[in-house]
Amino acid sequence: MFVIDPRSASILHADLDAFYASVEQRDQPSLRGKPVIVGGGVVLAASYEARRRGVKTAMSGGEARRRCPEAIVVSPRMDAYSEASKRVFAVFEDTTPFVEGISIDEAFLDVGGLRRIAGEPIEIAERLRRRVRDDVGLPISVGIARTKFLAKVASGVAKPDGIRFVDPHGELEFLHPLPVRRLWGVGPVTEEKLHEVGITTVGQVARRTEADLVSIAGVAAGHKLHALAHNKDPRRVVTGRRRKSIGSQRAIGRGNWTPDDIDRTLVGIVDRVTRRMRRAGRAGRTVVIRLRFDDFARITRSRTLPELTDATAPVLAACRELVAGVADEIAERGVTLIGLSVGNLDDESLQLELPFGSHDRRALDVATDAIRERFGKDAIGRALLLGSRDDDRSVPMLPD
DNA sequence: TCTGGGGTCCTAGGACCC
DNA sequence: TCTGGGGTCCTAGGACCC
Repeated sequence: MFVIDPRSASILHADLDAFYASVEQRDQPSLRGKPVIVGGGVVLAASYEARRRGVKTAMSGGEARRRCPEAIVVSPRMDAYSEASKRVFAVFEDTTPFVEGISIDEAFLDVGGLRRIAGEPIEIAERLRRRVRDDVGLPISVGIARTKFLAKVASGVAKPDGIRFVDPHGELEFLHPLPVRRLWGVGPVTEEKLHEVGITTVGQVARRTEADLVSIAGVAAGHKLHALAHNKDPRRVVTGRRRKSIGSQRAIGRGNWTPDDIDRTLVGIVDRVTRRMRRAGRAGRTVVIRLRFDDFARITRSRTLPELTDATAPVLAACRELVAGVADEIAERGVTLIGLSVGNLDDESLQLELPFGSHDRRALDVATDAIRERFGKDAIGRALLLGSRDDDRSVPMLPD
C-alpha cells in the first residue's frame, strides 16, 4: 500500500498581503488601520480595510470611491515597492537556495532538504513570516503543501497574515469543495464555460473525463484542469528563471491624437523599454506593438529582426513601420493605448573553466563575478557547475 | 464599473526546409 | 510531376496571472 509521508509537504508559497497598500501603511503610520487604495484611475492594490468595503484590485477608481468614500487614495511608488520586494526576496534566499519568484510579491520555496538544519516546514514558515514582519515591516501569508498548486491555494486561504498547512492525507478534502475559479488557469472565460455544463466545484471537475474537459476548455487547458482536479502537479520549484520579454505600455485617454502625438508617445515607450533592456543586459529580436482602439478592441503587430538588439534606433524603426502599417485604422478608430514589448530575448550562456578541485563557494564567487561583468550587475541567470565533486549543480544567481 | 501595467502560455495558420 | 510527413520559425489573437 502506498503511504504518503506527511513530511513530504515541503513546498512553501509565500505571498505578501495587499502588497503595495501594505508598503504605504508601513511608510505612513497615519494610514494604518484605514482603507487605503493605491492608484487613482484603476485600483492597483487595496488594503484589507478597503477590501472589506467591497474594493477590489483592477476596479475603476470611480467605482472604488463609490463603495468606500472614506478610502485614502495614494499614487503608486514603484521604487518603494521594488525596494521592499528585494528585501523580502533576500529573506527568501536566506531561507533556502530553492526560491522561484513568481511576481514582485510572491514566490515558491522548497524547504524539503532543510529539516536537519532548519526544522520542519511549518517552523521554517513561521520564522520566515516573523523575519519579513520584523526586518521589512510587511505582513506575509504562507501556504505549505506537497505540491505547488496546493501551496498556492493554501496561502490564499491563509490570507491575511496567516499560515496554512495542507496535510498530505487530507488533500482531496481540502481541494474538492473549492470553486473552480481557484484552479490555476481558470479565469472568467473558462469559469463560464464550466458553469454552462454544470461544473462549479473542483470535485465536479474531477468527476469528468479528460476528454470531456478537453472538449470544454481546449487541449492544454483541459489536460491541466484534469490534472489539477486530481491533485496531480509534478512541477518542481525552479530557480533562476529568466524573463522572456520586456515591455511597457501607456494608456492615453480618448482624444484627437495626431500622428505626431502618437509618434512622440512611441518614442518615449521605446526609450523606456530599451533602457530597461540595457540595464538588465538583455537583447531581443521580436518587436511587438499593441494598440487599443476607442471601442477597446485590441490588435497586435509584430516584426522579428534579423539580429538581437538592445539599441533604441532599430527598435524604434521597427515600431514606426508597424504603426505605419495600421495608420488607416488608427485614424478611423482612435487609439487609447500604445504598448511595446520586445521578446525573443537572448538566452546567452557563459562558459568558464574553473580550477579542478575548487571549493564550491569559491567557484560560485568566480562565476558570479564573471556573470556580472558580462551581463551587468542586475543580471539574473543560472550557473551550472559541471563536474563538481558530487554531481553537476545548478546554482541560482541574483534575482532582478 | 467604461477598464493599468507588467508579464506568461497556448492556438492556429502559413512559410520554409529536409 | 505529384505527393508525404516532420520540424521550426513567424505572425496574430486570446486567456490568464499578479
